[in-house]
Amino acid sequence: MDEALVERVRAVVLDIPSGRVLAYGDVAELAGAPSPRLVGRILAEDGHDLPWHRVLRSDGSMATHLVHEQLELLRAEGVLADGERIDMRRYRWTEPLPEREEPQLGLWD
DNA sequence: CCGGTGACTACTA
DNA sequence: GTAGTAGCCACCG
Repeated sequence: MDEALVERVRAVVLDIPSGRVLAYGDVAELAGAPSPRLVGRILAEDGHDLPWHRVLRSDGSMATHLVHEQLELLRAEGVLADGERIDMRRYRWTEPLPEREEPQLGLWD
């Protein structure tokens, strides 16, 4: 594996704030990975000490062998699931957002 | 070299 | 909404 890439992916995942999530494709883009599949592979091998649960599929679903644990970890951060799916429009972390604040959190349920 | 297999996605129907 | 398909990339047999 490309160790430099592994470190970039790990850095991106570490940057995801608690209570927000990213898709594998997002992480791939931010870390310069050639394919989202690589991100999944990297997390499987070197993601044990990362907040890996904040990374999921672009449609808000997740890998079958992880779904239960992942949902529980996310729930502990306030990321609530609709069944076994996360509402990506609501929880997806799009950018560092240095200035812009989230406009009134609870207004649109 | 080839085909199968994943912690994946985007497009089409 | 769901299902099928093609593209994706590293690994393994």
